[in-house]
Amino acid sequence: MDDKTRAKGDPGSGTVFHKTVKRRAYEDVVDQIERAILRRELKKEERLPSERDLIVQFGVSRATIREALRVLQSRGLIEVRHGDPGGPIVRADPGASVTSVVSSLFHAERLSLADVIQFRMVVESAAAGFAASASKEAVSAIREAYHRMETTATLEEQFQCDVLFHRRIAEAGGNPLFALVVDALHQFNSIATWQSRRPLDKARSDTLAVHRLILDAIEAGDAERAAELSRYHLAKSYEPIVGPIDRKRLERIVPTWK
Amino acid sequence: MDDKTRAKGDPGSGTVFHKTVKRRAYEDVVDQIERAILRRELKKEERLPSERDLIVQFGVSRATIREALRVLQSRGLIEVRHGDPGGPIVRADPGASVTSVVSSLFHAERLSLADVIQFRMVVESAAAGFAASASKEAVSAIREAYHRMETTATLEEQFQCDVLFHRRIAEAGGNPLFALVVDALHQFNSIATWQSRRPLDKARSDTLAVHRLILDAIEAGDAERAAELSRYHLAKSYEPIVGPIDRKRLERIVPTWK
DNA sequence: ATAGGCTACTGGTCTGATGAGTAGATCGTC
DNA sequence: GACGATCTACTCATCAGACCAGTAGCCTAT
Repeated sequence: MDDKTRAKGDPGSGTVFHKTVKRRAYEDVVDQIERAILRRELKKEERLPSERDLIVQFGVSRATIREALRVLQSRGLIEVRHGDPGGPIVRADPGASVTSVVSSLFHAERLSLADVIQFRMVVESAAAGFAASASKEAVSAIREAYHRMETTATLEEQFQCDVLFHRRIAEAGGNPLFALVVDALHQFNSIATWQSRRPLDKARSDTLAVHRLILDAIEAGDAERAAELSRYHLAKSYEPIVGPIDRKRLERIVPTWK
Repeated sequence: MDDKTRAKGDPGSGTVFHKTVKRRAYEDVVDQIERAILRRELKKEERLPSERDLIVQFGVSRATIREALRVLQSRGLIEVRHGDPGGPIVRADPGASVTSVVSSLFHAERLSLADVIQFRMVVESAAAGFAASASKEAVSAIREAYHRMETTATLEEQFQCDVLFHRRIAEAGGNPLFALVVDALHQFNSIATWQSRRPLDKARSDTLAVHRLILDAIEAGDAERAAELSRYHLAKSYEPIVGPIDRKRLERIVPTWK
């Protein structure tokens, strides 16, 4: 899709022609495979043919195939494992490429954890708000995730359910962008905080209580409250990381609820 | 940064060791160049050494270098032009990779234009809200963009200034994620709408007026109003595209202001 | 039954060659 | 001297073939 990325501009002036598109061989390969994955003709966990097979199917050299696979890998669409018979694995995780952008910016010290949390507060609270007017099925999917969280044993499990809960909320509104971004930033946060120390060993009951309240608000169709609680939840969870920096801003937004 | 993406999980259990990281040669090349670009040691429009030079500098083969360059290109960090002496050009546009994800989803019909607009409403209005409490310099940068828009002649120019205006707002809050996402989605929208027909030939005075109001709200420090106006602005601008689908939801959010 | 090695695949990297494109120098004409 | 066409020396794009390294399943020997 690099051609589309490049093909911007000049919507206004009167030129009828546009630059010749010189398609490169590897781009064609990328597009074909990408399309197949995004249209779900190739499903998750399925395998692509081996590089040697792709050579004959696409009629290009191995180097070309490999360049294409590298791009697809960097976009989170496939995973390539050295030596694995069976070929590249379809991952179909577009969020991965967003995660990688964010990671890079973070490691280049052009982005702080507080920035990420702030952004998550905006996006996740909006998602929660939309979820409040979502379909019955979507809401019950959220409830299901909540109940699963109630019965977790290990901390690891709890974390996974937490992610699932928020993911379901993001999906409820029906706008894939929310799920995409929430996913990506969750992934980033789990990596980033894991590399230092984890802040999530809060009392389990506390976390559960907040989630319960969010769920209640969504089920009651109270978008405003669902959004507010989401913000509060994030602020509270990442307090040790975000620190007092954003605190005053938050106090203004989040009512002193507890 | 793919290793980081992969290096998730197991934060809870008691294992001391973690999987051996098998670093691939091309990943090392990607990381080094990526770091240099994101740290701005390599600035925009600057050139990377030619592939043959990179071979000796990194001590790897050409194929490896090329795989790395492909990844960097797909992330919007560099541009490679066939035959250009002087080598790859540093673009440093992390938003490009986000744009490309969104484009792909869109073309796979898993994302509608309305979805994108909705997401933009959330993000841009939040950004406008934060801008209301931004530094004096940041606000005057916004004002500067507005005044430049007043004096545009061509439609093309006006469009550019419009983008700049919103970009400055996104930057004002100091959180790079807003600028990143706003940029990426603007880019996507300009591509997507350009491919059909452009909806932006509204009366110029109308657009200007709304922007003026947003600017006023920001300068007055009225976050709530700035956010609201941003939402309204988007809804109005993309009315012919979004259509009546989201209309009722918008009516609830946006006051009947005009 | 199972731990250990064997084997037939996989991807990772290298070498070296040829084709295609660009930008600037060179040259010939006016 | 100004100007356009050609030449040249680079660039990237792609290919072909080789070898190393890793994986998973089979297959022995215990």
